[in-house]
Amino acid sequence: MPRTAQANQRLRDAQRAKILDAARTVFAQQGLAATMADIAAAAHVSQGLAYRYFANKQALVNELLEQATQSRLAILQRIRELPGSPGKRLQVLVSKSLDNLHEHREFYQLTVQALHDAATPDHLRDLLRQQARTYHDVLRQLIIAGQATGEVATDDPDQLVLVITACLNGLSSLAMRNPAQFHEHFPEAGIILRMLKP
Amino acid sequence: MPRTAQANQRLRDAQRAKILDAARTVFAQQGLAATMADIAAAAHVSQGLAYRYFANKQALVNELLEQATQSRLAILQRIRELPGSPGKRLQVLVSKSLDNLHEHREFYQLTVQALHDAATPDHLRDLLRQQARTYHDVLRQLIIAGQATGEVATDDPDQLVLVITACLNGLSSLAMRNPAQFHEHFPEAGIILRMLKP
Amino acid sequence: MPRTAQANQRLRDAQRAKILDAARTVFAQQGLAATMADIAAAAHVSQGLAYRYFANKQALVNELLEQATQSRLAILQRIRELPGSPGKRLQVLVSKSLDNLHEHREFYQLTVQALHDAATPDHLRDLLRQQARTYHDVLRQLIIAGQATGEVATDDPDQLVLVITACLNGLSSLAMRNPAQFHEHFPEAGIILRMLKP
Amino acid sequence: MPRTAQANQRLRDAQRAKILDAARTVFAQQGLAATMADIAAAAHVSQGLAYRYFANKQALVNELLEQATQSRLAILQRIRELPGSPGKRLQVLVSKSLDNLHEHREFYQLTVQALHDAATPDHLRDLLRQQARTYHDVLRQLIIAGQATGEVATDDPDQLVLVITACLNGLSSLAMRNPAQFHEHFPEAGIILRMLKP
DNA sequence: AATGAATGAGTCTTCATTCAT
DNA sequence: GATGAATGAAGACTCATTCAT
Repeated sequence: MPRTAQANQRLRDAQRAKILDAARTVFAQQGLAATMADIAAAAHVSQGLAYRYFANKQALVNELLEQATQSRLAILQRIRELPGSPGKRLQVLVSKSLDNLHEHREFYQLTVQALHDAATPDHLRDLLRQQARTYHDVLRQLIIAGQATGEVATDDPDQLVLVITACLNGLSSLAMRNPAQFHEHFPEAGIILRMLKP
Repeated sequence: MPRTAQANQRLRDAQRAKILDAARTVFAQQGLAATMADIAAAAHVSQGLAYRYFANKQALVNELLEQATQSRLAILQRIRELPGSPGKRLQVLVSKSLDNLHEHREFYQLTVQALHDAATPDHLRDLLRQQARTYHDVLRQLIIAGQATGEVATDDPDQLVLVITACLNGLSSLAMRNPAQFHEHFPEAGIILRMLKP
Repeated sequence: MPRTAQANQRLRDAQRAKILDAARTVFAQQGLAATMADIAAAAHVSQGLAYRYFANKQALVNELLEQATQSRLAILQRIRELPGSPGKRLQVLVSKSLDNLHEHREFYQLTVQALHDAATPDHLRDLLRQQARTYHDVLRQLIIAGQATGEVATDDPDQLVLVITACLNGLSSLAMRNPAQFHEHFPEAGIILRMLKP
Repeated sequence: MPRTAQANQRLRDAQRAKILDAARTVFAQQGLAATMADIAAAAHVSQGLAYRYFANKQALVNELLEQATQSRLAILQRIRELPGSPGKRLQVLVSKSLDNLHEHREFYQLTVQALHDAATPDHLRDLLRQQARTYHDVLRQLIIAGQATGEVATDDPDQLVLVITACLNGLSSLAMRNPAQFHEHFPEAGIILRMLKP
């Protein structure tokens, strides 16, 4: 007697998630050059099985990247709708970004690697870039608005955007490279926000 | 009539440098997964020749990494000997770091990649880490000293170090990922230094 | 209440036939490289089930090949017992062969492929060859007899056998490669028999 | 001191030919399922080297197929320009086809297999089909012309074309399957041409 | 009896590295 | 000193076959 369709589906979902989780961790630790054998081993699964769930290595990466983009959409959505002065909203944006970064370090790491990897398909590269651009635009507009209200320093807004972005990116790199330091000394949003202070 | 030993040596040095330059550029652009064929082609040299000058791919990478560490030692050296208040010296450190980053972006990029790459031998990883630690220590001491003189904010000094480091690292990543943005909006040291402002 | 043994047997026979039919079609269309997954899908059956009925892929192929040889035995049997002059019997042989070919094209196709496939076990290859040889011998004897009665041309009988055989084989290949042409212009036996005309 | 460019080119040409020859033989014997390892071994060459000369297995197959089509163009070219009555020209066509078949059996075999193989790229399949069609058309026109002059039997010309084609195809299959029989009893063109006799 | 998830051996392909010239 | 042909050890991927349910 075969398993019920429902039981099968549950099993499949679990396995799929198990493989994705393993892949996320392994890729974050070893880079995108990690082998399917590594991932399968980390998921306690045969290499062949990984291919039952994902057509190929790139598909696995893509899936992770899409999860990553999803995890970031929320912040942007929320910040757009947030009330308050530009300065206040910048506080929330940076603060939430830090939280998100902390929670999804592996996704950030993966994203950085994918952007550097020649094998990343163009549509995903574009998607990632576009998302970065959306973040960039929101940040830039808030900064300009904040400058108008006097809440933000009157430097070149593009430089300010660049520095904030770099800071967050750099933190995500550090998160992987030196998790202990990252955990123990995870910075207050306030420090970063001082860069914007007039 | 054979070449003089001197001429030979000059030739060898030139070839070696040519290969290293090509490798630096190619690795920075394509990541450490770039092939020896890519590098040899970029150096306008046969693949075999690269192996006359470097025992293997890793040796080539190592050489580049060592060049990279050399290019950073100077800053540390100078800052240690620099007169002036901690605040003033922090200014110089960050400012010089930015300049260095700008000038040697490929080295920074390489370093980041090497730290992420599982193939990087432990001794090099340690070397890189140790250098980072030296930088980290100098920065930390200046910050603590600056807090004593009231020139630096009284946050957790480790957090301050972390954020400054992240910021510089993030900038080097951006330099590769988006050279145009990096060039056009290369930030003033002053903006970053504001994070340390009391 | 369990099914009766009889009902069970009927079910088993039906399943077995269903799988064999699917396999015959799929192999004929895609060649012996067709996968067990393809066959199971074509039979609307799980992959596992196919293995309940056939020990492995080769067993499935073998079964089909044996069916194929069976379908040809009848002709040979009949022709041996047929009365009439050699020329008359040759007519019947070629005519029946064409009919058989038309009706069992998939079997013929399979046979051709199996003979080309390195995986075909020797005993089956021998079986197929032996059957071909039986056909060959009957044909050859009839041709020689026909030459004696003046009903068949006085060429080298082996050449005549070869050409007739080639013609029938070629038709079976065409049947798969170009079914439309095969159907619309299926040749009269008379045309082929002209090769034997004195 | 490196080899001269000329010597290198000669070496490359020789190796390429060696691999192609090995591939032709191995594919003809084992079918297109033969492995690159088999081919490399037959060419007394490492597997990696085969990939220096051919991008992948399919490229190797394609090259052989193109050689095969080239080897057939000559016949068609010649027959078009041939003087004489349709009957006479048919004689030459069939006779030359037999010679060609004899000389290039492996190519014919390969062609047949490629047409059956799902991996054959469409453009090549079309090329092969088109060439078959060209042959088909020439043959058909000559047959119709021959019927007009009374040199060819008044059967359905499409059936005649089909049978001649089948006969030649069948011979090429036999050539692989049973080279001894094929060699010893290679048929006279006259026997086949009798199918066209009025 | 039946399912389909799971496995692992085998194949294609790439690339660091060696070697003959 | 220099070349580029050649090798072989991985790594991605497929598929016949087994197994838990």
